[in-house]
Order: sequence, then C-alpha cells, then structure tokens
Amino acid sequence: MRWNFVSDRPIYAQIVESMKLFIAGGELAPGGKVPPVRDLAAEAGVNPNTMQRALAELEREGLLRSNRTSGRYVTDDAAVVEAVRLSLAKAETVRFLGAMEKLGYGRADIARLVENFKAGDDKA
Amino acid sequence: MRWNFVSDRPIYAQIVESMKLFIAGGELAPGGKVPPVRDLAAEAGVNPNTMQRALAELEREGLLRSNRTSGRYVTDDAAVVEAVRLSLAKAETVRFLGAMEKLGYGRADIARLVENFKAGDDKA
DNA sequence: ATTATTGTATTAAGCGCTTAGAACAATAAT
DNA sequence: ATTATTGTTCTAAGCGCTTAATACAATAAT
Repeated sequence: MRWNFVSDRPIYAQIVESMKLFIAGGELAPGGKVPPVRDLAAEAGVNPNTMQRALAELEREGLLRSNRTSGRYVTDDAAVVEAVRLSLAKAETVRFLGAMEKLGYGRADIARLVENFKAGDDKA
Repeated sequence: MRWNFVSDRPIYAQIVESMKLFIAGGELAPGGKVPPVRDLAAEAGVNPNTMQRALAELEREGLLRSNRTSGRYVTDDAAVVEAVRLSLAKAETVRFLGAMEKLGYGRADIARLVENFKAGDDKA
C-alpha cells in the first residue's frame, strides 16, 4: 500500500479514504486479513493512535471488523463493499463534473478528454 | 457565491479552492472588483482573519491584487487565469481517473458514464 | 480637514489532530 | 501455565486553525 499524505487534511481522514478505495476496488479482498495496527502505522509513518483512529472509523462504517487478538479483517459482506464502490464512484463523478463544468467544460468535452487522457498529459 | 464548508479541511483552504474555481471559470471576471474582506467573511460566516488568510494566499499566487484602500481585484492577466484553469482541470482529471480506475472502471466505462450522468443519478 | 472605508497586523484563547509513552484486555502460540 | 501478539484506552504535550477583539495604515468620500 502506498501512503502519501497531504498536509491540509487530517491524516486519519486520508487513511480512511485510501483504505476505502482499496477495499472497494478489491485490492483488499473481502474477508482478507489486515496487518496489525502497529505494522500499518509503521508502514505509513504515523503514530499507532492515528492509524487506530482510522481503522476504528472504517469499522464504524462496517468495512472492517476486529477480533480482539486474532487481528482485523475486511468485511466479507460483498453487498457492503459494492455499495461503497458505487457510492465512491458517484461522489467522485459528481465532484469531477461539478468542477469541470465550472471550468467551462461541457459533457462532450469531458468525455473526449477522459478517453484520450494519458498520465503527464498537458492538453486539458 | 455559495459557501459550504466541510469540517475535515481548513476553512481557508476551502475558500482558496472555491475562489480559484470561480476565477478560473470566469464567474469572477478578470479585473473585477472583489467585495471587502469583512463582507466576504460575513457572507461566508467566518472570521475576517480566516477570509484574509485565504485572500492573501490567492494574492501570493497572483490571482488577486489589492490596493490599500480601493479594495481588492481579480488579476486582469488572462494568461494567469487560463493557466490556472488548465492546471485545475488537469488536477481534477488525474484525481478522478485515478480513483475511478481503482474502483474498477475503464476509460470507456468512464466516458460513457460522464456523458450520460445526470444529477441524482444512481447508475454509477 | 474630517470621516468612512478598506486592507493589514497582533494578541489571547479554545479546539482538534498528532505524537510519545505507557498500560490494559483478550487470546493465540509455546 | 507462560509468553507473545493484537486490539484498545489514556494522559500529556505541541502545533495549526479559528475566533474575538482591537488597533493601525492608507486613501476615497464628504
């Protein structure tokens, strides 16, 4: 997992977002084991408390569950994962279209842009 | 101008982002007058210091300029505005495509989605 | 000249985020 | 039984963001 944080948002919120994407995208498989808090914290370069806070939030949202000492697992409820996937996709789309339209791009412009966009592209 | 802030990001940063969109999108015309800090602050429901901080940042980036007592103005340098417009569009696109691909959407899927998306849509 | 407007700066307080350090609780491993 | 692992909780400190209150600086309006 690649952790890069920006400074203008709480780290724990960024962790929640990243892990949501990972789980919803299937890179963390349903039912799969999650590394221990302390390991994740070390890997991400943050305090265990901060990682714990993020994981607790994901638990509150039903994406993770934890057994006192056997560790933490991704939910195996595929419906929950799929719901999050759709919800994230919709939120991203709404945000993107809103911003692009404010910037003067129409739907057709955007669709064309999306299909042809390559990383490092400059013709936005 | 419509101000709605989320709680997990500094208000001043959100103001900067909103005003950038407004300026880059031409809703605040180049050379146009910006309301006084105190008015903007009142309208946005934030402390004048917070608004001042956001405006100072936009000034630092060359999007606004201020004359001691005649008020504040949007830059009339069209090239600067256009550069910001492209930069924002690119950043939004990169973010959007990155997230959507993680969620399992391919370019063609996304393009189709974008063209057909309506507010309140659920088929993401 | 005087007053009002506008941008700018300062200080102090409160709050949330992050860290460090430590401890506790439950159970898997030995 | 004992030990190691893992999740959970707590306290104290530091720092940045926000607010409130106030004042100063420059100039437009009168």
